[in-house]
Amino acid sequence: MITIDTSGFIPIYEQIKKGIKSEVSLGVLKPNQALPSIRDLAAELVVNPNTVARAYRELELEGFISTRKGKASLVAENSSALIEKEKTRLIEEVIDRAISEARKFGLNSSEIKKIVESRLKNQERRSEGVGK
Amino acid sequence: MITIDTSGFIPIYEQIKKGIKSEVSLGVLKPNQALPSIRDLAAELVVNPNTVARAYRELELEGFISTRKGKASLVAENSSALIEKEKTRLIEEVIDRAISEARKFGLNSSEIKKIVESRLKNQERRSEGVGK
Amino acid sequence: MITIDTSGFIPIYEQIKKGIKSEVSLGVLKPNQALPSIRDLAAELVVNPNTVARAYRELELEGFISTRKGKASLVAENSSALIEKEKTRLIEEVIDRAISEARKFGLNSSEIKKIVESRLKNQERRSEGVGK
Amino acid sequence: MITIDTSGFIPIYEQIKKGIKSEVSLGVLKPNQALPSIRDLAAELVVNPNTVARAYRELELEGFISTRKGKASLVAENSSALIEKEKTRLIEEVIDRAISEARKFGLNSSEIKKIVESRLKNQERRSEGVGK
DNA sequence: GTGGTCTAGACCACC
DNA sequence: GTGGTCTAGACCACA
Repeated sequence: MITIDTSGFIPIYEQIKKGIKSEVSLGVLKPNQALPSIRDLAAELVVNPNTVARAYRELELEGFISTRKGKASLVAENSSALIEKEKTRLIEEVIDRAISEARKFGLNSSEIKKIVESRLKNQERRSEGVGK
Repeated sequence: MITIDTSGFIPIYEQIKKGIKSEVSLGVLKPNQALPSIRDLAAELVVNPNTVARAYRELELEGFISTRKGKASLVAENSSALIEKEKTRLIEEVIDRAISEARKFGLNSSEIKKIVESRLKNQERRSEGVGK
Repeated sequence: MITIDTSGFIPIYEQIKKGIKSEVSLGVLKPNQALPSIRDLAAELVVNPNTVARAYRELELEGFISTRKGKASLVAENSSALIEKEKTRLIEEVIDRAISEARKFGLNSSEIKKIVESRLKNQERRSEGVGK
Repeated sequence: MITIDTSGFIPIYEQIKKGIKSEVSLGVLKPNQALPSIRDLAAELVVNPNTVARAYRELELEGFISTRKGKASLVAENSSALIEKEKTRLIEEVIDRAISEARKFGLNSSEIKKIVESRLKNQERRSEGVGK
């Protein structure tokens, strides 16, 4: 489910954190449900277990999951609520960043809208084609 | 002109590179025009000269500027053409990233479009308010 | 393997780059093989790690090696092909420079050929003598 | 007569020094003959006068030319002898460097000889074509 | 342990 | 004054 981009500057553990949050937000992971073990997820993402461990650790610090030694980590009871609050912020943040980036290159609002629409269509077409 | 975000994950030298490219793209910097000296720009951005030097060095390797010892760095003759090519790539990249981020949280195309439009308006209103 | 000439005008990082390229070209380093770590190579060459880091960074930008944080740098999959292209260019460049240098001092083609041959023999004799 | 390569790492003043030496060696400049003024040569080479001044200064230190304030610099009486000694050394040095460069990339003596011959022919053809 | 970024500060080559 | 190279050493991200 989670996809890792190793080429960029965004740390892998941040990408994992965001991935878990998005899965909770989507209902793929539900409160009190067990998360994949650190080893399993690390194997799946082809990533060092320490990296997954760090993502889990920080998610726990932020209250999204709870971990106990020797037992699987659980999605926190109130994680949905927490994430719902974060969700808007996260999305607006990334969209704001994209917009300001485009503006830096001199695009105005309507031009930005056009590109967004064309990229949205572009991606839809691609994902239909792949059929996944 | 260039603003540095020291909080994030994007290296300062990358932000400087992007800043210069956007200024060339906007026509603030024109081909054969002198760039600010490394020391000056470093002072302006409150950053170490080496960091600016790295940005300039990489911009030269990529062909956007030309530097000679003892002389100011110049925007390359063909930089506009080079950057025009990059511009589209850079903008689409950042917009694609924002879109995929939003999709991860379960938003569909029309929802994304709505948020984009609302953020665009939001920013317009703010910049009008500031009047700058 | 790599020898650094600190006396000349050629930057150390350039000498390191050329050294790595020649080792790939010779097959001492093979695609997907790990390069010596920055710190190790720096210690071996008695050079600052930053200098080696710069060489590695530029080699990566040029596509000869690939690096990931926390992992050793690897010789790129397609490095052999890339370097084969560079090899001819590099050698012709240095030979052209030597020839034009000799011509500046009034030597004609056959005189240059003679000197080249005598230097070639000279070196062979020396390397035989050393027996290494 | 002297050609300057601004792209490489070899300092311009070194190229000028070598150029003067080669002209003395070729007899273009003769002992006791006046050298071009710093300003004139600088203008001709499109180079900063300070750079030419440095070349002249070092040539004087090495005994190849003599300068007196307010008067043109002169080729030293014994410059030919001095340069004849240097000439062999300079040429062998640059040829040795080219050879060792080629060897680094795995070429053997006969391969190097072939490249040298082909480059020699290549240059002859080009200079005939240009007719200069 | 690895590589990546940044700072501070030195020295050089050139204008 | 300019940019270029190098060192020394800190801190971070990742394995």
